[in-house]
Amino acid sequence: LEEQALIPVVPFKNCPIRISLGVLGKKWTMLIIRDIGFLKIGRFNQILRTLPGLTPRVLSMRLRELEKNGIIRQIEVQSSPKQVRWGLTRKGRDTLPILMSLIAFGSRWYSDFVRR
Amino acid sequence: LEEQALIPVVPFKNCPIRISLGVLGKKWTMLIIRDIGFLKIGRFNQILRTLPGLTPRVLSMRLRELEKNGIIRQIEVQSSPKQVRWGLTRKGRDTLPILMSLIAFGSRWYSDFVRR
DNA sequence: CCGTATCCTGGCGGATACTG
DNA sequence: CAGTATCCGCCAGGATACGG
Repeated sequence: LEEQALIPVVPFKNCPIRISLGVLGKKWTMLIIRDIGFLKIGRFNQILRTLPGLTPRVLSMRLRELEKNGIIRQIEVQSSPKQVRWGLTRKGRDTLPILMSLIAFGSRWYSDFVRR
Repeated sequence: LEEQALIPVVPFKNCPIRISLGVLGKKWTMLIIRDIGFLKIGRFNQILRTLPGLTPRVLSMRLRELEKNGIIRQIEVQSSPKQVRWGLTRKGRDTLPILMSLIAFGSRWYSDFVRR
């Protein structure tokens, strides 16, 4: 009996992993969620400062995507001076286990390089 | 007292999330690990078949990267006919919680679109 | 402070053919 | 079957400037 016969080989177009990565898999996205969700860093320029290499253009795009996907929302808005703070939604909080497992893996196998 | 004063703002160059994503964050990588680790689909053309859109070139590149990073290894090799099977290493098995959390998130929030 | 508008380029990855 | 070799298009994302 063939081993692979035990596993129905279907194209997993709608695999939950693939779908999750469609939202979360883009460059910078997870790190932005880390800032907003973990570190409670929710201001635009603050996020920019904690993520060297990230440009305002890309941050703006990611925030819009995450907002549209219901993962973050503006929890504090005021004008003059314009002030915004981003926070996680209920759905956004459900991404934290993903970050946790990434931290666990990285800390375990790359402890030499991990500063925090 | 400023809120952000409570959080030391440092550039997280060596954040474990960033490091983990450096290895696992590339396109197709997580799905390849899903095949090898979860579904026990460890043959080259089999992986190709389960992941529509993935080309042999990219699969080859990803396998080399994962092998170099100690996440997968060849667990079965023979020639004539050439036969290879890929499997997870100890380190590779430690990535499964990441996949689990991606599945949990996707299944919960995109149940309509998730077929399996 | 919080973004958007413009411009531009490098390299990721898709297509295809080929080999042991 | 399990890959490698070549070629190439394209767009994600970086640089920079600007505006409310």
